[in-house]
Amino acid sequence: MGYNGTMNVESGRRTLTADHWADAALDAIAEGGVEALAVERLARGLGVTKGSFYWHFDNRNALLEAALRRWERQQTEEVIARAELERDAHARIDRLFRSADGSKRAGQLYLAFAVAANDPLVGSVVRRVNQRRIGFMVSSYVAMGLGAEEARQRAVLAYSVYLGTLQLRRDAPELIPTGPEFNDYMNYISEVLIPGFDADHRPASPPPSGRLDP
Amino acid sequence: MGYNGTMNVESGRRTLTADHWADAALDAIAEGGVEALAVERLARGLGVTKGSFYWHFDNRNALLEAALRRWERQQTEEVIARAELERDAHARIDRLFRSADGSKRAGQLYLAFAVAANDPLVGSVVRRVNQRRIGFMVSSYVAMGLGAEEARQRAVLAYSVYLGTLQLRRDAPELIPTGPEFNDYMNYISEVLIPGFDADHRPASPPPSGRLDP
DNA sequence: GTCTTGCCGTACGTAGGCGTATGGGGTACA
DNA sequence: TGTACCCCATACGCCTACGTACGGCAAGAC
Repeated sequence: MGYNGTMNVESGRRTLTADHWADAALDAIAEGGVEALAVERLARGLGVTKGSFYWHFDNRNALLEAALRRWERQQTEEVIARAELERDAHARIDRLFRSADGSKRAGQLYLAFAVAANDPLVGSVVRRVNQRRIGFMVSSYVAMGLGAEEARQRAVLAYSVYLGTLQLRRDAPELIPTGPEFNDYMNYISEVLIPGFDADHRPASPPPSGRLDP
Repeated sequence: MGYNGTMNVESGRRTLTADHWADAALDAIAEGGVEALAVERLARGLGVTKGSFYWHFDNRNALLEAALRRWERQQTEEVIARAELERDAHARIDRLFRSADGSKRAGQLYLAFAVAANDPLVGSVVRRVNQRRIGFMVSSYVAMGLGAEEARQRAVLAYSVYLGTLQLRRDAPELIPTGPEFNDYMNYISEVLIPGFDADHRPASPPPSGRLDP
């Protein structure tokens, strides 16, 4: 069960760390929402009991905070990585949306946290993440030469499309094209969202492994 | 408390009905998610006790089913009403998005049900609702003269924008323009999503009370 | 006036989840 | 070898929520 009494198999460590718990918490949240963050349930999944948890954390809320910090940090790192990877603003936005096809867990995590934003802790983190993402998109549009207001309009629309696509991938995945039709759909989205985009001047097949989905 | 022992005030009925419970369940779900559908909690809100509930329903799941049926029926009725109200396909889509500004509860309900789609009962209803909505949008685009495939592409994008706007209105409402800027933003969305749309030929202020948000 | 029926209150059993108290085993280090 | 410390197991109390059993009351039927 990942812990046999003397040795933790996957990490070589003999005992668990707080990060192990935080990762398990994020997995549970991505799968079943914030309510699925249950201490004894996670303990069973890690092959230990509550005794371990309450040694590493004060209470359930502390674990939720740790998971939120971890999630926000990953978001921030990936935003920076994205900004450094693509210097062309067109390529940034195009790549952002193509990457939404890849990381399923990231989308589930956002949706799970967003629906639990009643909790002030969760809500504040969700707000910061959204502001950072929107800020990134606004700056990308500004880098294209758009004015401040038009850049904001386009960024809000583009982010809406991103969130909506996240929802559709979860609620009605049969509607999202796959295979070669996905490229056609992406070109259509790019033409709509990126001013001056011309699908005919793009390579037929972009780099398939875009691991920078927020 | 809505029930004083001999007389139900708001409806004139002396006792509650199953529909009263279903409505209260939908209110609770819109406010706090499917997990907020708690029997004793709803009973307190209605001014009665569990004894009433378990006379009208077999168990909590039966109430969830009733609420889902009620929600799906409203969705269907509103889709029909929307189709009958606007015969111009342009006006249909434009009105759909403008109405998203109005009914807050409807959006919260969709998001609450969608995030609980792990439950097979909830999931099947959410899928049907999505298929009906997308079908409506596809037919609207086809009515504009678009081909089947292009209509599908545009409908998926338009519905993504709709869902994403729902999310943003809940998670980052400060990003959605209000007042006169909302019209500018809507015109921009319409230009992007509706082929042949020309904001200059529209009246300055559309009918403000569009009560047909799904 | 009694009897039935619809609707609800009350009390109880059960399960799960949080948090606490306390003990114990293993490891490092002396 | 012994000891201190890290990490975890166990047992318990508490609360909440579901579901059940049963009793009660008001109104119409007869």
